[in-house]
Amino acid sequence: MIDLGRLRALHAVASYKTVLAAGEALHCTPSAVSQQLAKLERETGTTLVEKDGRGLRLTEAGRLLAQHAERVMATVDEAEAALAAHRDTVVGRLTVVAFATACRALLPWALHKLAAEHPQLSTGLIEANPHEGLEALHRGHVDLAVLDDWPEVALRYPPGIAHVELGWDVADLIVPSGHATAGTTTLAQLGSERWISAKAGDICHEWLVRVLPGVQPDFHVGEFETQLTLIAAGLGVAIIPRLARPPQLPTGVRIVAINPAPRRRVVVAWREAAAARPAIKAAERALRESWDQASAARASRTVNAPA
Amino acid sequence: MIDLGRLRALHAVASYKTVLAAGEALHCTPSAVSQQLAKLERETGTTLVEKDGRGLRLTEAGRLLAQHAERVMATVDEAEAALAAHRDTVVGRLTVVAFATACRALLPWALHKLAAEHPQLSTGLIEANPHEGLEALHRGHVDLAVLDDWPEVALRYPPGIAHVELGWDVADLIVPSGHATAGTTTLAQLGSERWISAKAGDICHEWLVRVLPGVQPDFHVGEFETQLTLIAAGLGVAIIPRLARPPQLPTGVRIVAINPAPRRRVVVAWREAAAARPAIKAAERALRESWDQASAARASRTVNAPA
DNA sequence: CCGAGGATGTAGGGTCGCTACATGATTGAC
DNA sequence: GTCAATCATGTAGCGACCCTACATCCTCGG
Repeated sequence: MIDLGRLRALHAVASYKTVLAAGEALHCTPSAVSQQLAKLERETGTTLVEKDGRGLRLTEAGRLLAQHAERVMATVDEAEAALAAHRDTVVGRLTVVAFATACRALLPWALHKLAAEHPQLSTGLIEANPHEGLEALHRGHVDLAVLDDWPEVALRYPPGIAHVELGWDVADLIVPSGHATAGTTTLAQLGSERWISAKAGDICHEWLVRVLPGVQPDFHVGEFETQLTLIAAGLGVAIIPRLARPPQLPTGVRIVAINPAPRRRVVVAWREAAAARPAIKAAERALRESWDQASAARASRTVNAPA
Repeated sequence: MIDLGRLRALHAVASYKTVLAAGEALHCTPSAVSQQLAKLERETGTTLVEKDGRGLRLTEAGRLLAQHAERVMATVDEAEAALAAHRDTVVGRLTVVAFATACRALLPWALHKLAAEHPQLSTGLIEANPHEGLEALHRGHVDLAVLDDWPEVALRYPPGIAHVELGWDVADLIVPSGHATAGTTTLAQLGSERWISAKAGDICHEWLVRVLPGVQPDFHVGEFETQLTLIAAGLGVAIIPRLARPPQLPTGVRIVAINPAPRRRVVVAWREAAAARPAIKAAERALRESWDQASAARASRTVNAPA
């Protein structure tokens, strides 16, 4: 395979007519250019230049190869330009993993915005709990992870994974309307309730049994909406994060604030190796906007129609 | 400018999926491939590969650059192929310098044949005496020289110039029909003739004054046909090479053989540096055929209509 | 839990390419 | 005609680079 440096030397000589000028253009001595040409001739087994007075002249073969050298160099330039453009462009495929509530409350808007602003970006979404999400991210199966991180069962971020906090999601106790509880309570007072919780293995369930040792939930359902239905039926109580709470609570349930409020951090994480990728940054921005928007919507609901 | 070896490494990894296999394909160790990739990443400031389990996986940017690498390598291959084809093809421009008689007697047929057999070759012809021709060849103004080389004023071939003999061209004395000379003579007997010769500086003139010291030609004309006309007018005698003799001698002149016959070597010369060029070889072959044809034509004329 | 398989660091040696200088060749000017 | 300027090209030496060998780390499968 012909060496690129030699082609550059030949092309420079073809352009500047003299080894001296070519050397200046290539920022080296004429001797270096001459040696490159000699090696190119040896390697190709072709005479490329001929003496012409005190200068030199390209042979037919030399001109031919110089033309091709120009094409090669142009192709290399295209490659560099494409790479540089890629560096500044939101392109390619971006797969996001997110916990269930985020999939419903944050991702639709964020992914829609990404698609609208960056038509060259194709996106994908996978629902998974934070542990699975972090694993998938670490293994490179996904490019971005949206995780809920309960302080009491804090996630461990492997080295090479960067993460930032979108914000805190507070959780409240939801009880049947007729339940005998004040407007505010503490976790310690809740030991004897009948509990509705997520499925075993889910981080919300882990969290519950961690903060209320000894509690054995009787109902295990994955979706918070289903939990609310069960609560409305008077079967028990549950702790439901506000992000997961539907805009309109079903009738028959009541919100009880817990003090101190249980809360989870919502974070977005990516591989540090991919941190510079514009698609990653754009997605993080979109998620943050989506978060702010969801927070604002909750705030306005609280003002207009206090829970 | 991106290094070609690094692009080859990236492309091999893209093709073979693993650094190990890429190393085998490139006939080097996986460590070398890995280092090339690392350097390519450093030089481009882009992440090109990511870990994937115990193997690795190309990033978007890596795939992009690998595609361009394929194009670059294809372009380089084209250059090599074009050069290889050029090595075996009669193409380009071939300029020939020849002495006057050769321009008339050899070159038309030879150049016509070259053009017919090699449409991609464009030719040129310059008339010049052997000294000028050798100079032009040496300086690279022409690619091929057809020279007449009189042993008595032998040419000096500079180093780097190769030459082969086409054949010997014998010269005869041409005298007016009524001239008092036998059918054969010697140079020594011709000291007192009135001489018709080429212009001063021409090699034929140089040759004449060299072999007949003291002779001072009275007539100096460049073309042998004109010399024949002068001879027919009874103004003097001349020595005319057979190659220059027209098929039909004008009336009023007679051929006298000289013993030993004066003769000149007709040679074709080229720069050794260009010896491998197919166009040179083809032209030399064409000239030799042209020479043989001219010799055969003279021979048949001699048989059918003895001079 | 351990072994196989794969990537990637580190040290060392060999090659390659460049620089500086000298040489050869050619041109143009005085 | 001679001399100086210009240009290409050899040679020696030095530095950079690249590759190999070996060790290490990580991951996957039993």
